[in-house]
Amino acid sequence: MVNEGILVNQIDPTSDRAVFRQIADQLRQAIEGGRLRGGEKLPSEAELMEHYGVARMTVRQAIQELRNEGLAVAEHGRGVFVRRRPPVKRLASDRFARRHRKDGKAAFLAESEAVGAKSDVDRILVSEVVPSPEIRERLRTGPDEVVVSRSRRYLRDGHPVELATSYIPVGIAHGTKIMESNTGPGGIYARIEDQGHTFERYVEDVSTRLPTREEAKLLSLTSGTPVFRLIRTAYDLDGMAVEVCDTIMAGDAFLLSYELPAH
Amino acid sequence: MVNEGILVNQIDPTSDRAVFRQIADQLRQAIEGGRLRGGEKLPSEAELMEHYGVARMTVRQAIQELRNEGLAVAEHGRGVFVRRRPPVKRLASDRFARRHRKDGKAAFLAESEAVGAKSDVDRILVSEVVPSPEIRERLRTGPDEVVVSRSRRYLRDGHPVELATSYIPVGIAHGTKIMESNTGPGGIYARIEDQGHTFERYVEDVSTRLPTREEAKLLSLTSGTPVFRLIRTAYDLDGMAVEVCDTIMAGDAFLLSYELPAH
DNA sequence: GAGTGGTCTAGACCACCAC
DNA sequence: TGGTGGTCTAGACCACTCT
Repeated sequence: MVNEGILVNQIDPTSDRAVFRQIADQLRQAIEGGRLRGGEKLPSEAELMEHYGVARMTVRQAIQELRNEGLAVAEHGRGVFVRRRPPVKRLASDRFARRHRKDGKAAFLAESEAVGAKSDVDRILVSEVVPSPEIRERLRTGPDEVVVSRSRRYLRDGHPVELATSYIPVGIAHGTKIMESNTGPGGIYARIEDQGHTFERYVEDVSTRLPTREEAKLLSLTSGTPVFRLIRTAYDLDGMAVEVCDTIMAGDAFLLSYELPAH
Repeated sequence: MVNEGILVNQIDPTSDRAVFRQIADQLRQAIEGGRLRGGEKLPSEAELMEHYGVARMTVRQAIQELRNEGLAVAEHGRGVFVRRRPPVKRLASDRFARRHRKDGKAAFLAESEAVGAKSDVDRILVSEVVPSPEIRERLRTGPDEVVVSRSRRYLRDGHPVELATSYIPVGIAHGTKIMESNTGPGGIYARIEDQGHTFERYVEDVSTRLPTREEAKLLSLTSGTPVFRLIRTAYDLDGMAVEVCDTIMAGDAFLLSYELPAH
């Protein structure tokens, strides 16, 4: 037997509001009011049918609504639970500052360690591709020009949180460790600087959307978690775009922080 | 009769993949492959039942999946349509630069005009409140300290795209037009500068999530559209936080662009 | 009025989980 | 083994849109 005390009211069948929405409303109030906390189990479908005197499909619609809103997560054979909010990680706008490369760490690893999280990289894939128009316009490459593509997945404490693909002109990447899985101390940014390109500025374009099915799978996202798409373009002192990085980040795992001068 | 030619394959009932997912897969492929374009009508439920030989609830589940993914939008009595992607607006990181205030325009209005969109503000509400901890830690106010709150909704070409609430210490706002609906030329930022506070820098904290029901309603968001939450803190030359602005932006209507020096 | 999606019922069988 | 959610059927009545 479970906590049905959270359901105080009955349904008003004469209301304009659909029965399944009224049930969803009550459950939502229980969650938002703190009577049901993250990780706690909602009443089972059978209990809700009994309590409200409705058919199973009706209570399932109510639960589906909460799942769509990202408030609840179903686990087959166990029950439906109030979603836990994972701790978000704050990414400061100086995360690519050169000093963070001094001790030989790539940006993601350095940031993660700063907050005491263990980080890993997997699914590293290096190839040569003709990039999409979105990337091409930023790299300023020709319509059929091939560039080096490095994709990888980042994990924090064992959980995947970010997919990233870097695009680097072949003239910079060829003959360097950028073409290898292990790029050496400081990551690809250090290798680009080795080639005589000093970074001057970065431009980050941030958008948000729901993940594709593939992204959801690779990031283990539960339904209702949006992603950030962040496209970063790195420019050197000559104003040349030396790298474009296309990133998909789990929306519930990051907070992006930017500092802007008022000039 | 409608375009059923998009549905080439039949269902494999022996597959591990649920029938409704297989139907969703085919519709999704038609959309992503461009055979069904934005605004076009999907086959009706009756047609899908007939075509696949399944019950109505099964085709409804398939359509529900596409709606959850944000690919399709249902219109009662008309049909289900491939979602149109609204044009996104790029917000440059210099959007609060002082020169944009010189001609008397507030930031949002100036940006919108730059891309030829007509903009409006409504639902302006000025009050005094004790802010939430999130706001308080940024404004550095005491636990019971009251601040001035200004909330409003921004519209672009008649469509709501952004909800914003500014919090300003009473010492700055009292006795100024910040307390009135119409804050005068240049908006509240110009009024804060009138009070002798020169802006030095801003910090923007960006997160993403699905909207609450209230936000979805005020922004006319269809299911499957996430929002940006952007909390901007404005600091003056003395390092004092003079305003915190808590913003909810329709995720399909904005692209945030930030420029970071490599220092 | 014909066609559309929205809501709801009352069943069925299955797969997964914990005990 | 019993309880859970996942899938599916075959109906019903309703509200909305278009003509």
